[in-house]
Amino acid sequence: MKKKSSATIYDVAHRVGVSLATVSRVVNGNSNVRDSTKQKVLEAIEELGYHPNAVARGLASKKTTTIGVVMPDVTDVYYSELARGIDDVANMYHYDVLLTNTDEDPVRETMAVNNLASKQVDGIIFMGNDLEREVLNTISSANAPVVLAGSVEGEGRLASVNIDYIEAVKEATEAVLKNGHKRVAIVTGPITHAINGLYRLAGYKKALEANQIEYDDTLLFTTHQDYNAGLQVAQKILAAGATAVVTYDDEVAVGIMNYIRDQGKRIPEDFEIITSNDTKLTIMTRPQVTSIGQPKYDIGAVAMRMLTKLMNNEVLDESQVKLPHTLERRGTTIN
Amino acid sequence: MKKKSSATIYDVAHRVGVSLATVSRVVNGNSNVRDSTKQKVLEAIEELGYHPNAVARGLASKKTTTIGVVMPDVTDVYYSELARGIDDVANMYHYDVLLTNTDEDPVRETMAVNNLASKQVDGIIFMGNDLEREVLNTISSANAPVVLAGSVEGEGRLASVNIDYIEAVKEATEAVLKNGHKRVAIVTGPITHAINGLYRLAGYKKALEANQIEYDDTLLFTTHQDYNAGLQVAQKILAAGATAVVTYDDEVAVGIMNYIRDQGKRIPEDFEIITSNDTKLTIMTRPQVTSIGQPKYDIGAVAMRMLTKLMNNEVLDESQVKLPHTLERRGTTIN
DNA sequence: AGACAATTTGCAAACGCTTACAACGTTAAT
DNA sequence: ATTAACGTTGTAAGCGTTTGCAAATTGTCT
Repeated sequence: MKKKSSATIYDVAHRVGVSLATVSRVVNGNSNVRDSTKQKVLEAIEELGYHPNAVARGLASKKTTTIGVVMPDVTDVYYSELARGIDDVANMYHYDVLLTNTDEDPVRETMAVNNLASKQVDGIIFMGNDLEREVLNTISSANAPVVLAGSVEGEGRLASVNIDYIEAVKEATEAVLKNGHKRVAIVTGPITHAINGLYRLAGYKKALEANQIEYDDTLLFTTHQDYNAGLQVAQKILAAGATAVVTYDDEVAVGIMNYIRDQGKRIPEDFEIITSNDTKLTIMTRPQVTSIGQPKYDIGAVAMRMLTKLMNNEVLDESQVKLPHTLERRGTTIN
Repeated sequence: MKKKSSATIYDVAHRVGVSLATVSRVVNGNSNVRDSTKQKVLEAIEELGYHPNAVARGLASKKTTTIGVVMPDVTDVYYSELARGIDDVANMYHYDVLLTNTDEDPVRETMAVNNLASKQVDGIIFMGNDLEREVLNTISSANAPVVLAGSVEGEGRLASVNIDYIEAVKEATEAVLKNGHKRVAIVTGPITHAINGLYRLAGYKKALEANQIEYDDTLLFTTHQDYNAGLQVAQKILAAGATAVVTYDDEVAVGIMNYIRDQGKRIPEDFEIITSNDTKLTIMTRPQVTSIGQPKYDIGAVAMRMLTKLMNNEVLDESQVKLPHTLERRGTTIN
């Protein structure tokens, strides 16, 4: 069984004694083909083991049935769940997914988008906190519809799917404020980043304001997004005299929790924690971590569904979608 | 700024006053172009914002610089780390990655491979425990080189990258046997699955044998791959009188651990646990979970590197690669 | 039976690029 | 000067499809 280059549409046509056009029509489910010839073509396809060449098809039709997904890191549970939602819906509509990791590096994001454009993807889903000017330009110059998932962009020119981060963080903060804490720390990502920075802080401040507590920037902490960062920042949080914390990342939350318990404090009695991403991790620790509940899979799924409409030139009922969030009360808060 | 369909190679050629061939040559870094004309072409490309159309290129050259990755689930940390290794190396060699989730369903695996073949990918990396006959046939009929990552196939006809699972489980089992346990339970995936079933059990039996302990199948448990499954199986494990367990999945291990601690038993004093995938999770729990250490990222990276060679028609020094594993002793075992 | 409409089919031009091969212009050696 | 040899550029034939349009076939209605 040598590397026999596979049968082409021509082989099929020749075998049946019809033209390329006819074969193409049956392959594409076009109705204008007599049933009897359709059968013959189908048989020949079967016998020859013919599989349409998607590349040639793409050239001729200018559609690749492929979309591009640009994301920070597949390894990050938060994003991989979005990705799964995207992939499932994409498959449902017979699209394939070209995946790129960027580690939120604007340079790589720009390259990724350009690359996807040159691969002629029919659409792009973009994930990542921040959306730099240059990336944005590249995106809009790419000749394909784009939907942001779990990402925002100030001017609202791009379709997007998110939750109401500000409101969610506000609620989370208030949940803990209600328990009488006066010094609640907030842990965010780089403060310039829209979602993990600005929005978090805004929500936090709103909660303080609603409860007549003055904002104190010694309670604001910025970290990387991993467990060790949590371990490290925990110390500072304690030093700042906080008795509760609202954090943006689950791993960080767990790091904080473990550190604090190691200091002999009890959670939630002595210290309360609320995190934001509600990944599996939050239910696997003891105590389980209270978290804002995000419909992660759905964010991806809805974004992809919107993209299919865009690729189909349909208009969106709503282009800036905000999905509902919840508060999953678990063991790191007193309810 | 309308949807101006982008410049083609023809536009560039026309602008400079050279032929398509020449432009193509400079785009592809072909040396046989006089420096002066090369400069002019480059300028025109810049001015026109020309980006080669990868689809057309693919048709003409029969290379798409795209590989396919077939995996069970992006959401699974174990696989997503392999995927990251693959992606990084792929980028390094300028390949894009077409990603497909299969949930280990043979039907979807077969479809995925066929689909990738029709998209003319230059190569495929396949992940998944079991490799059914039909999937295997599809794979070998696909006209592209294939490398298995974290997957085995009996006859060794396909290149693959793994660790020595049997040996790893044997060592893990012995690590616990050394502490005097007489009844060590083993938790696997579906027993017919090569890696998570057969190999695990084989390693376990080898360890028993080496320690003159008779195999007792009431100590063998099969579960799904998630936290709740761990919670549930833990009860049975205790009922079977086991005092230690070797498990194949980290979430399951954590489930078992939490259940057992809730029963008032101390870990590791009263009960020891060793798991196999060494995901981040294992260090985020208290106690941290002892695990076989697997170079997950590297498995993916090496697989991808091998694939580049295959796609380049180079021969592999070694086609069945086994990467070294370790034993990460942590808090769920007495060391 | 004839005319016309409707249904099926085929033709051939794209799609945007790569790549043998041929053609050209230069240079260098004789 | 002549010619071989080389470096540079152009020509044109694909690559495997889709698709608008024309042609052919079939069916329908007088």
